[in-house]
Amino acid sequence: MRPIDLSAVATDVAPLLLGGVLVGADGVAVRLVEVEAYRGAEDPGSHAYRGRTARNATMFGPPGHAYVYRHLGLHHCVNVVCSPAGTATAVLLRAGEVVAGQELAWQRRRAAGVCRAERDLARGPARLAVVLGLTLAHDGAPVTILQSPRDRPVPDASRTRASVAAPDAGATPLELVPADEPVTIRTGPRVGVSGRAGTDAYPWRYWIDGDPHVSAFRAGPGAS
DNA sequence: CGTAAGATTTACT
DNA sequence: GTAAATCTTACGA
Repeated sequence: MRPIDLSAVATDVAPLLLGGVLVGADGVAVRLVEVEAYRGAEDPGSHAYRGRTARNATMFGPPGHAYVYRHLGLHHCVNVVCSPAGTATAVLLRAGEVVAGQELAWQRRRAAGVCRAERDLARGPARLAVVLGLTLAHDGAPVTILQSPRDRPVPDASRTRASVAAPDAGATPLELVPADEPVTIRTGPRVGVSGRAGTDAYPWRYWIDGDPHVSAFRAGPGAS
């Protein structure tokens, strides 16, 4: 299997990430089931559409890093930066299934609010960020693509006992293990994106067909 | 300089 | 179903 090239455009990278496993530094790992692509200057729905700001600077940097931003002052969302430096495309990680470090994932989700079902642990971009313990401190952290599923790290129980707060995470790197078997992919308009950028004209949401961990669709304002 | 609108989630009516 | 929480950016006065 050819390794994933993050210097490609986000719309090319996004489907390749589905079924892959994102591994955090403290033992929590999430199998990605839903992502969205954002294409910077070409995309009215992108944070980078109107150029570089303090918040989105990471997206303009080199590929293979995490762009983490805060939404509504409360929640964090995580992207994988794509395209060469200077071109700001990225893939938003919208939902996944926790496949390792469940105990720590549950602790973090309970600390952030109520969560009853296993299915909802990482169902939604802000929830996914919570279980992985990602905050603004991780903006710019490297994301490494492992070459083969054989390199998949064995879940290390001792590391799942890390503190819930993990304030000193800094630029702890993330690892992404590509899918080891094909998945059936569906596409459609992005969730919660307003105006034309949230319509079929921009079908840049990608998810694994039928997977229960995919989040619910919600049309953006004026995206009819 | 003030205001409005978000790549959301949770709690309450 | 609707509101609230609360920060960054864009835009109009």
